[in-house]
Amino acid sequence: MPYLQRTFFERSALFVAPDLLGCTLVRLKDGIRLAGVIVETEAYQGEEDLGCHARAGRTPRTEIMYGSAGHAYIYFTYGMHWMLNVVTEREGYPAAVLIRAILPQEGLDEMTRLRPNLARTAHWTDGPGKLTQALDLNGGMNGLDLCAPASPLFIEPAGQATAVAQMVTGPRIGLTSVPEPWKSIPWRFRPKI
DNA sequence: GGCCCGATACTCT
DNA sequence: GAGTATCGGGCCC
Repeated sequence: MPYLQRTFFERSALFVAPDLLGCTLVRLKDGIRLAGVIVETEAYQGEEDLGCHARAGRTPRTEIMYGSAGHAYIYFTYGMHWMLNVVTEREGYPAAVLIRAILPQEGLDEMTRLRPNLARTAHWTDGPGKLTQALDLNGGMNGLDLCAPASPLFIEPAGQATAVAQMVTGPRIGLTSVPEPWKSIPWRFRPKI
């Protein structure tokens, strides 16, 4: 099965984020497939979105978000965690979707090695900082093109799209000092259990 | 199961 | 220099 092409990502983050639910995030590491189904995303878009890093305008860090869709925006936060986002929208407009959680499917042995302190599979990748650890992603992969042939990181389409009725939305996590309406705007997406 | 708290370093002011 | 799109351990139910 092919992977998601650039046109998929060249849309509003508000469409891409829910559409990514059920898709499979794949990381090729030394020929091994580390993969999981995406089960939580958040949309960040525009300089007017005060929860988005681009609120400060173009800086060396946010430059990637202004670039072409389908590229990885991987940044460092809290002194120890890497976060994986996928750039969306047209070039010049800063927007991205944060991938917050996946369900591990393939490469479980390798993930065991990358997450040595956790015994239970479900908790290996149920947070944005956790899944980058489990997939061995870090700043070295910032700017990677997920739509390029033979990319070590890409996303496979969902067998079946998640219907709106089977989806839960809510405020984005961790925006403690962000003013309203951005703090509470329901741009976080999960499948209903 | 949940709450509290410290770790830790990068980005922009 | 302040703030941060978090995690995991310790503790208490």
